[in-house]
Amino acid sequence: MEETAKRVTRRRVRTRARLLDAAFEVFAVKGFGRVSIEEICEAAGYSRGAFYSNFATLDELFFALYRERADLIASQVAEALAQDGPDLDVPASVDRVTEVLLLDVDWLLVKTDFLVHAARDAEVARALLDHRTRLREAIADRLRRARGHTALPAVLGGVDGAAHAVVAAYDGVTTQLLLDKDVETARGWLKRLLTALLTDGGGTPG
Amino acid sequence: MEETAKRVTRRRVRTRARLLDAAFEVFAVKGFGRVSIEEICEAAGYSRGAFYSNFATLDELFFALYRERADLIASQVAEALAQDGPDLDVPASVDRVTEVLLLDVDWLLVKTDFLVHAARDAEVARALLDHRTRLREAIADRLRRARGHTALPAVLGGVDGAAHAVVAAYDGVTTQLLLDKDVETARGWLKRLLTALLTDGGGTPG
DNA sequence: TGTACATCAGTGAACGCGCGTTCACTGATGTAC
DNA sequence: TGTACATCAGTGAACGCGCGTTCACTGATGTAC
Repeated sequence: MEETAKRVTRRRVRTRARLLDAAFEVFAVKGFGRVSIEEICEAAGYSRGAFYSNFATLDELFFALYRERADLIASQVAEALAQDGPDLDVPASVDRVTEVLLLDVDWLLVKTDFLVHAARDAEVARALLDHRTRLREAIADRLRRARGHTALPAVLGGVDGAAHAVVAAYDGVTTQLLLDKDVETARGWLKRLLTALLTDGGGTPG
Repeated sequence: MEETAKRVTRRRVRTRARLLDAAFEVFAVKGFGRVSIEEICEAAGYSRGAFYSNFATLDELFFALYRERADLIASQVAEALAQDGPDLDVPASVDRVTEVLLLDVDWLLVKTDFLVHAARDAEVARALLDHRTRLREAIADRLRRARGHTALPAVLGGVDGAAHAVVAAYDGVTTQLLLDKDVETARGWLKRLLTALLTDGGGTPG
């Protein structure tokens, strides 16, 4: 019975989850580089010993936090992409995906902290690259299923290139959003970029 | 005579410059969040007092460092954009700008640290946004001068939109580059993205 | 279901290090003549 | 150009705080009967 197995760790699971949630909020406000273990414990309502009972280092907690949230976003994107039938409705898909990707500025903040962290640690970078690859492949699959219905710009080199471009547009818009904190404008930009990248010629200027 | 005025601070100027240079290298390797004032002084060959004689806080040094390097890059981009005659040669310009923007991975690392820093401090964010605005306007000016020679995708909403898109593409490619550290591939992607964004339809897939 | 017992998650005090910050000092740099 | 003097940039020792890390402990949780 897994019921029994679960019971053994029930307390730990709760503590761990609370520490992670508190860490997310503290990271979002102050940035990973300026947060102490003590602050997280305080925010979560535990003593520092509780932290060491669940994690070896702050990096380890950060890593766990990233995985958890990244998986959540990945599944939300997959869901948004699955909502069309077999045919791809580009504008509708773009709208839905844009909505999910630019939903939570706190997540973008923490994610960027994690990027900076990963940029100096090859192992961490691999985890982040894996996550990006999963996202990118979900997008490529979606585009592939819609082949013939949409004409992609040839410069991008097919479906994989287009998926790559989508991720790059997301990252680019994220950067601007982190600075001006204007989610609505960011969504507008992302939609325009994705439209420009996923359709072959959006018209001609007047 | 400015000669005299210069002489008064000559020593300071040198010390300041050395501290900034050392800081750049240390930041690039370890990341802003993991660097102590002591490490920078040691790398620069000074005692900690020298730091306090030139900067009030580590943030202040970081800010000064960012300004210095950002201005350098901005002028290099301006130069790259000015090399064409009155007519814009899109592929050639894209090549030159791409070369400059993705020249120095260490700079991209430090710049992203700074982004993360700015994302939590409105005043710092303003400085970064100003710098981005200057870049964007230089690009928009260039595109404007070439009007009629190139057809931009209409979705982007004219020259300003296209300039915005160029910056977003740069940021997006930077993110990927920080993770895989593959400059050549990043350059290739950036060129393709810029081409897709700056030309109205790059052909049709086979 | 109730009781005795074992385990282990989280406590909180204690330790000590790293490092930010200060400051009395010295010797380098520039000025006056 | 040389010398006496003033200033001030950078020194390095000292102080102390914040916080990472440890550990003997307690009381919460789960097991056995």
